[in-house]
Amino acid sequence: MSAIRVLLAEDQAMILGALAALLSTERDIEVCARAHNGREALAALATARPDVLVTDIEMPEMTGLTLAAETRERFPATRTVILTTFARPGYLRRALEAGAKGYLLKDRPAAELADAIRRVHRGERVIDPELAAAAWTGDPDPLTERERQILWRAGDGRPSAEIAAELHLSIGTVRNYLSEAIGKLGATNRIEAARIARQKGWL
Amino acid sequence: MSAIRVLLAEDQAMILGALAALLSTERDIEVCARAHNGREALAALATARPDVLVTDIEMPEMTGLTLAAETRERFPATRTVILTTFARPGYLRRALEAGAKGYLLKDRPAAELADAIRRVHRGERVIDPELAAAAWTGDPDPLTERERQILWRAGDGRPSAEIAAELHLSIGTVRNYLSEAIGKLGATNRIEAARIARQKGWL
DNA sequence: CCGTGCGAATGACACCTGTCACGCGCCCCG
DNA sequence: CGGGGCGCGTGACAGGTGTCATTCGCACGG
Repeated sequence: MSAIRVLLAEDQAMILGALAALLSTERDIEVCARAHNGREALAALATARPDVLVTDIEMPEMTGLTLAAETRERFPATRTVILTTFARPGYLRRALEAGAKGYLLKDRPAAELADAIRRVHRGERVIDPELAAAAWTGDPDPLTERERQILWRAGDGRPSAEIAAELHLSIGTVRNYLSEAIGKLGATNRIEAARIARQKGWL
Repeated sequence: MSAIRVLLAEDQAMILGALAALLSTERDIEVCARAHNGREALAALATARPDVLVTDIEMPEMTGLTLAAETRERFPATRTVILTTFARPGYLRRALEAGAKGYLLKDRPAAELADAIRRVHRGERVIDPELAAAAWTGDPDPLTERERQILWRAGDGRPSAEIAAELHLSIGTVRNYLSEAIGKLGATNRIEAARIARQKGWL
């Protein structure tokens, strides 16, 4: 049986090299090409024709999500695994819509990478379980539009009075909305609330 | 000649594993321990007594900068190399003040890591050249260590009382430091101050 | 047409924040 | 030795924040 041929796309050169070193310790996996951005990856796909593409999301030139879509379109024999820092349900959804077969987080143990590559190569889907749960049961955005507007502004330190002026509301009203949002998000103050909302992708 | 013993500290498990794999391809380098955060790293320093500590900056529990300072203090035989995504002059200067001997960016080629480790182990300093130039011209960090500790915590929404408890200070003192920091940074409240400081690389 | 619900506002209260003036002890430099 | 920083603390005050109960107007559906 021949090795699984992998194309690695990652913009941080040192991480790219390190991931290649990691995969080269696996007998059944061969890193046949590397790319520092989406455009390079697309070129490498054409010449190297890998079995699996492993790509970061946030890259210059072309994001991993766009790259995944292009890959499905033009090189359907290559299966895509997204490897990223970001546990955002929104990214996951867009990755799946773009035809990615795997979505793996960089804070998972190193061994999971090779494992995911093998499983995706076999035709399975590999989604980070916690993230999948979060996306599925995904408490969909509890915030109203007003709350979002206000929390957004409060999140970078603007006082209620300023927000009220900008939105043509009274100060008290702004504080009421903030209080609502803080409650909904289980926070104890506006800053924490903004952090939570941002992290969940609701801001 | 025996191998250079290296402790790797990095919070993203997969990157940690990958870097370890990268270094293990070098004959003269041995990864003798790994840590997922600053606190773990400190413990590992005590037991493994590595020649070189390679650490990320942004980690939970304890940042790489604090870790570098602790290392110089308590394990002076271990030399520190900072390995980070962030090309911020403020980080570089603070790293050097904390006694780090190397400052390397994750978007440099993978080969430079082993090279930097060898050179630092030999007693040389290894600083990313572009960043060194930038650090010379930028305005200097106005924050004291206390202000930084406190502003950092205040920046993600923790109330003064909580910060005071954590740092064994009185609430009033915490507020005094915050007031100082807000003034120095030209902000109007703690959140804005934290934003400014982060953006300048002072947090 | 009468509820119900929703967005917006008010007022009151306790608590948190930002600022300032000032006090204390300590270490270090002249 | 004595003064000056510096880190830390206190107390006080004005203003901001978080919470709640209550109100008003308006749209909507029965």
